[in-house]
Amino acid sequence: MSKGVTSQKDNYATWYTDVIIKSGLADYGPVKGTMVIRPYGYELWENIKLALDKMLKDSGHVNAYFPLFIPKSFFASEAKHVEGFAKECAVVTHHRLRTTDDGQSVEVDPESKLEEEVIVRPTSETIIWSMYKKWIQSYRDLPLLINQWANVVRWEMRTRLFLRTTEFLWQEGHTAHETDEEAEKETLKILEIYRNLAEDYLAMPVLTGVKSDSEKFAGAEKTYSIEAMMGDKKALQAGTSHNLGQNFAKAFGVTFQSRENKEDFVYATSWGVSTRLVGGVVMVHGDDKGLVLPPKIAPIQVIVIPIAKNDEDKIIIMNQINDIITQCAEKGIRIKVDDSNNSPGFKFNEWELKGVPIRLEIGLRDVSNKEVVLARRDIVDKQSVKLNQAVKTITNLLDEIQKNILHKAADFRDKNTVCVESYKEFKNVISNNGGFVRCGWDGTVETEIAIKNETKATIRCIPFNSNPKDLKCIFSGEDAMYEVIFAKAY
RNA sequence: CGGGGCGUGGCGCAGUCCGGUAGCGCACUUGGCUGGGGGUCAAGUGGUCGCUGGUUCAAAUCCAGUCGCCCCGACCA
Repeated sequence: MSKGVTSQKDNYATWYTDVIIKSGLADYGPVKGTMVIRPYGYELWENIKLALDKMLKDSGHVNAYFPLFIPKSFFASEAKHVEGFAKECAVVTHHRLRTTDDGQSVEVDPESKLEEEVIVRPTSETIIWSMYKKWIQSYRDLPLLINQWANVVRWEMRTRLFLRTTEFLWQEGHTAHETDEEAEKETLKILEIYRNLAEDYLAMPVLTGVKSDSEKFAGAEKTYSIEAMMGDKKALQAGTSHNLGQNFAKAFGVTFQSRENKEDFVYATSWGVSTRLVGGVVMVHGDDKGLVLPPKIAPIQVIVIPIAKNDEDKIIIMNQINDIITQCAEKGIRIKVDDSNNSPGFKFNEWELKGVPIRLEIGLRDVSNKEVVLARRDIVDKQSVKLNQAVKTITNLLDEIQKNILHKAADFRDKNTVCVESYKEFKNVISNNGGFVRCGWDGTVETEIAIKNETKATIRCIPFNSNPKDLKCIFSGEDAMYEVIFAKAY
């Protein structure tokens, strides 16, 4: 266990916070619920962002930026959508401060009260659709495929680093289409991109499926999500893709002239993933030593630790290793030397805490053997390799680690996913082992709520590969309408 | 908003019950010896004890108020 990090077994929530703070991913901001994403955490986010941005652009989407502030009046436009966010909106009411009479502090200048209050976006559907109304007239203007990288604010009661902060970073895509089919296709295409991002880059296996009505996005016809299992067996909704139907078009009066020369409301989608993904990476792969970062997104993939008794040794060692560092850098491997004055043992622990996939140790012993030592973070393993094999081995190892942690996470999830046939069994699994429970559901909200109230478990999704045939509802005993995944969730 | 905990050098804490010189560990600075799993010795730097008011000769400590944070719940990505 790493010094100062609570073990997962003792308290998972505290472990999570400890790891994030001590590894330097993030820190608490001065305003309750806010978070400073520190350089190490931000680079991790940037790497995720870079991968996703490319996939979105490759599939025909373009980036744009819409304002942070939304007129309050926009929120009256779409009742259902507003209902979902009204309780957690930050509202700007004034635009000026003044010095207090005693000259000691500042206060809001009542003279500066705004005519119309302004909402800090909790999501951008309303402002984007107000603009789409201006931009869309004909089917020739469609599809409109815009993505935005932005910050949003949701004034949550309880927050947790990365998983739920008052302000967070995300991307939100907002698309407009001619037909329902096209919108549905887009919604699913994005879900598939999210699945790729999670599995291929974050090494985070996910279930894909559709949300139950009560869990779907405010104002959506259908919400699809990717759901991952964390190290404590709870579920994390890691990304959502919504088919909004014509709801927003109707709310904002966005019509277009169709190919048949008829006026119709456009069909919409919206979708997003956020810095929450970073929290997911921490919880899916992390252990008591700290982070375990997937090589593809790790800010540092190889950390070099020279073990030298004095400055002369250090020079000899660096001469030996410089070539490898250059070759790695040329191949795009993110490699860094820790030549600080800390002891080797300290560095080992430090970089394990930070989750660097490969550690390269080199001392005089290795220099004379023309070797380096490679240690991997995902398993306990150290090997000596010849200098001329080092770059190749590192390349292979990075690949292997990426695969291994994905498999490990998938195994863990599968081991903790069970099918149950009685409610007694259901409750037993949820309260004792935890994890995902696969079972029949009669499709009623009443059942969903009753189960949630009694067990805290919610329907994570109706998986694409599910089949309700011959299943009974776990709660009511009626014929099942869906086969679903239940779990306690973040 | 309910329950719990906590505010004392950068971080973690002791001291508060029973008022009397503000302390410990880590970190930090300088130098020496070290270096293959969180090294070591020496010398240093750093604090209006969350804030406001009260009691007192005297308040980190007692009293009243207030602000803030963390954890657990309800709500949520």
